[in-house]
Amino acid sequence: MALQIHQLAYFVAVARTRHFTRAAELSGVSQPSLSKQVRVLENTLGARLLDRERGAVTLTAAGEALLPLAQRILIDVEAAQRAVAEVSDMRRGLLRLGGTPSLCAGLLAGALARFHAEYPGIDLQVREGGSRDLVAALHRGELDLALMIDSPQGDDPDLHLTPILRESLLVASPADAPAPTTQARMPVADLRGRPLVMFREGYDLRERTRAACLAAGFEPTLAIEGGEMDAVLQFVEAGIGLAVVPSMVLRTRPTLRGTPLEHPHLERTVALAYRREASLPASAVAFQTVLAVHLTTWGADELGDDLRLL
Amino acid sequence: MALQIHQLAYFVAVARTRHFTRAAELSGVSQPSLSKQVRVLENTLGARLLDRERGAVTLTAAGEALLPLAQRILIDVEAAQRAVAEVSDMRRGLLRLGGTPSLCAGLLAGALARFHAEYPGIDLQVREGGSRDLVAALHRGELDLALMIDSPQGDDPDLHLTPILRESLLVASPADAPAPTTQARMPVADLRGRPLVMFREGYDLRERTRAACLAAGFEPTLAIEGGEMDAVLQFVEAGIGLAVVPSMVLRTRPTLRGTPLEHPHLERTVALAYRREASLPASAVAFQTVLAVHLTTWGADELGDDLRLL
DNA sequence: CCACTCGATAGCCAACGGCTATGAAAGGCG
DNA sequence: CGCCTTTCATAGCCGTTGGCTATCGAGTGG
Repeated sequence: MALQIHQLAYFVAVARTRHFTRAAELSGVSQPSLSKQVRVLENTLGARLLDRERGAVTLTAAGEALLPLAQRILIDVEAAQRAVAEVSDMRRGLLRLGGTPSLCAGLLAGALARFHAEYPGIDLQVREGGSRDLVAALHRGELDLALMIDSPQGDDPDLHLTPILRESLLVASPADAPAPTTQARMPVADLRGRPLVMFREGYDLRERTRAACLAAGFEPTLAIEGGEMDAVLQFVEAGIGLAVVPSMVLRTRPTLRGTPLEHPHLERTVALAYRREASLPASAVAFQTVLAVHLTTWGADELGDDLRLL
Repeated sequence: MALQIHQLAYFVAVARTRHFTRAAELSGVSQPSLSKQVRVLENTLGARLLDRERGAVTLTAAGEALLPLAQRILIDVEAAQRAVAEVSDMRRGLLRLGGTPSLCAGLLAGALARFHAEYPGIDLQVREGGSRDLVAALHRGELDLALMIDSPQGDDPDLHLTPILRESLLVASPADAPAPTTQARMPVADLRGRPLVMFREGYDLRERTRAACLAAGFEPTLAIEGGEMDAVLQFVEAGIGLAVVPSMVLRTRPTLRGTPLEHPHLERTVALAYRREASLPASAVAFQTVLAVHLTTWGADELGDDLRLL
């Protein structure tokens, strides 16, 4: 027969109380049950563990050898139950999120702050990267959840994408300079010949902007290229050129003006992605809820045509 | 329901193989049994541990949390069984022996050497002390076994004494000097006025010698007192005086002569003692056997009237 | 000497772990 | 396109076992 945890527990109870009857009530079973199980344990191990002298229960050498290990096992069993419980109800855990640079700065920051406030025991890991990087990381199981741009052609069967919001791409220009066009919306064709501040390789925005210009029949004119989001906006503010950026990054920048494009109107859809096969950790599920709440309050003050929740 | 060791084992097997069927044959049970037990474990812990995707079994966050603890528990369970087995068959263990100084030097040394050769894994602790000390130590459970002098009046009901051998007390004198008496045996009365080298307080021999002299009607004359066995024998060898010593200590001392006493003939009985209530460790039982063997070979060359096995 | 304490024993029952047989769903392949 | 294979889940059965109550037996103390 195999050794059982409750047998170890009974043995430890007897070792502590030096008393079968008290050990039994301590363990919440009847004295004969406990006695029998201790006997079974002794038979299993092939050694007497206790000396049952009338009124003087003592450990044998074998019992002395077993006691510390038995105690450690019982402690570990309890620790195992506690560990699983903590992970389940999110007193502990790990949430690994990915996001494109623009989304990390704009959306994730606030959502993560909320999440951390609500679930302080969950470790947070954020990975910033292009959508292609994020997809690969999701596949390798390195991320639980990723905020990315939902490109129409990218329908990966292994990934589940939930559209979160749709936003316009705007032309950014300094707020203290004249608008780049006299109309409310700027035709893409009017970008011809205008110096543009362009993102580095890897940004979806770079490809979107270039593709739009090419579709309008011209190659964009670049003032500077290779910057990250923050640098690009600084350059625009300095008057070096215009930039095509998602509306959300202009939310907190009063020094920049955003002018919607038209012919065609450029948009992007932000989506939450996760691997279909792996079950989402509870923390990832909770994050989606937190994110949804965050979105409603976040977008509330500027929910024009340029940013629509889905 | 309570968590069970075999459930942890099944879970670990699945975690390692990422495969229920293979985990089942690895564990030596049928696949349905293993599946059921893993489910039961999940219910017990209140959390899913595994994602069962067709051909891709993976751990959930809770499973990841449980795995290292489960492995540790299984390792400890095995260690516990091994530890008890090792103690039982004396690959490991502890033997705490006590002995009077004369017995430690004369008898124990050889017996312990034999014992250690036969059971190298057993740790040995020796405590040297007077019989009263040894009895107290046995009572407190600090000793498993003690070699002591069996005094006729000391019949402690808690202790079991097995007489081992009986030996005469001899008068020791330098071998290169004339014998202390012209006869083969020396009457106790003849010790009157002869300078004696006397043991320190605590030796039974001190009391025995003094009592014998008083019984013969005189107070012994002390040349030196307070010595341990070895010092006493050195003093005798230097011609400072005579000493009454057990025959066994003269076995390995060709420079000393031993003369039996008479009127009365003084003897002492060496006994092996252990606490009656506590079961003897296997090592203590084995030691008795080793000691018995040792005695037959040890006393073989000098088994005269002065040393008789019992 | 009787009452009490305390562990062992006996006998019973419900629960449970294991088994075989079978189902169900997802690929793989002719 | 449908069949076969793989793989885990389900169903139903059975022997074992852990737990219970009742009782014994031995040692203790008033």
